[in-house]
Amino acid sequence: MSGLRAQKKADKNRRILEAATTLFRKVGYDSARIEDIAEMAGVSVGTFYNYFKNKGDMLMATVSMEVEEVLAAGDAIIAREHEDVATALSELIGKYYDHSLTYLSKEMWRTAMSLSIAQPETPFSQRYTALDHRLSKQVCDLIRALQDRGVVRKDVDCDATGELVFNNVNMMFIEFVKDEEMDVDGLKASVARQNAPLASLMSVKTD
Amino acid sequence: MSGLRAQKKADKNRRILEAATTLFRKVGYDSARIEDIAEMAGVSVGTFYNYFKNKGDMLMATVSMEVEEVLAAGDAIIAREHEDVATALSELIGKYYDHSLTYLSKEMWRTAMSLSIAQPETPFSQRYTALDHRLSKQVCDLIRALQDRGVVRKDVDCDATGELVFNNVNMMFIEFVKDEEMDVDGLKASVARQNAPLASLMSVKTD
DNA sequence: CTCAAAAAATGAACGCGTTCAATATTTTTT
DNA sequence: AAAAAATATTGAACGCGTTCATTTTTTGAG
Repeated sequence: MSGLRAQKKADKNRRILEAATTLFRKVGYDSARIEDIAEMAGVSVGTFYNYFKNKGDMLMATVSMEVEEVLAAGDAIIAREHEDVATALSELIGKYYDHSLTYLSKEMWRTAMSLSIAQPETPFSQRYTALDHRLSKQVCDLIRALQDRGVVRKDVDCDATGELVFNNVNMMFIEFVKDEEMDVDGLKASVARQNAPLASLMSVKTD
Repeated sequence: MSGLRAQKKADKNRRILEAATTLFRKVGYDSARIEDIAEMAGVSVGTFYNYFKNKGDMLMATVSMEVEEVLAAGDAIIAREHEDVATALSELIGKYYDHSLTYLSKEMWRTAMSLSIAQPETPFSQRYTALDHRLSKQVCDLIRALQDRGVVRKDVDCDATGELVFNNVNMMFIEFVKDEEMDVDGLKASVARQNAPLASLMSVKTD
């Protein structure tokens, strides 16, 4: 039977991932030692490294799930009609932020971001960066949709503006995860304030 | 003589810092081992840790010098008159970017940013964040100066806009240091493009 | 100058992520 | 079913940042 090996493999993969996410949530990323993860999964340390390139790779699975879900939710928001630019942006960005702590703690986000900056050549970083770009593109898409519907002025460069807005969203999210005190509502309020002038200026005036 | 101890201390501090920056530049931050730095400075590993809290602390001295200099240069730019918003922003931001690789390599920037995100409670991160905020404030100051001179519309929230612009500048800088291929000119061009719509919209029209 | 207290220097030892040569298991071949 | 080949598992060992008990140096009082 040639399926035995494959089945064991899939089973171990699942067990390791389960053990890792459990431990990450329980004791935090840094304090979760590979040795502990391996033991909880019932394998040796060496085997862990046969299944995952390194400790950081374990995070990517979670980050990826998180972002994929929020991208889907974002598409649904773009499809709807919107009163004005500020509201539309707040809705999309609010969805990003509201969803952000579903699977990942602030500490896990910090680790993921930190890794993606420190080692840009790794698959981890490249996957992370790719997800970021898809989010950025989604903000551009929203602005273009608003323009098509006559909410945003025709002379506005949607991609340039979308990137500007998204990079601010992203940078503010970094500040958010760096500060354990800050809550999502405070974050959303700050970003809304930062977006307000641009949102107002880029709107088609209706008076 | 009570100056002997103080003098030796200052001397060692300088020697360690010198050795560290030399090695960081020669072999990169990660490959520069504490043992090597200590040896080059003529002290033991333990002594290194009497002078610096950890390896990351060594970077902060350099980052700090870098940002202090660029802040001073930025003030000089704000003091000057400017044709239009886009040019003024490009000049200030261009100065930031041009100066950025004077003391630090991309790898050193990555490490510094990575550390500041990963361990926000540390003095390192807090100093880094404080420098970031001063830069952000400087962009706000520029926009306010332009507004006072009648270049920017009176109804624009300078702080909100300045933060938006700076966070984009910062995020783009992260992309820049993550990508060894990207050069400063490409970075400046991208940011100029992103700023263009906002710069145009917030300008007092002169037709 | 002597000596006890304070300050500084030291390097062996520790923790943890990661690697790798040796061993064990599964699959394929004969 | 035995042998050979392919694949997977293992845990001891390594590298490097960091710590800390011990030793050395400096200081100033007597």
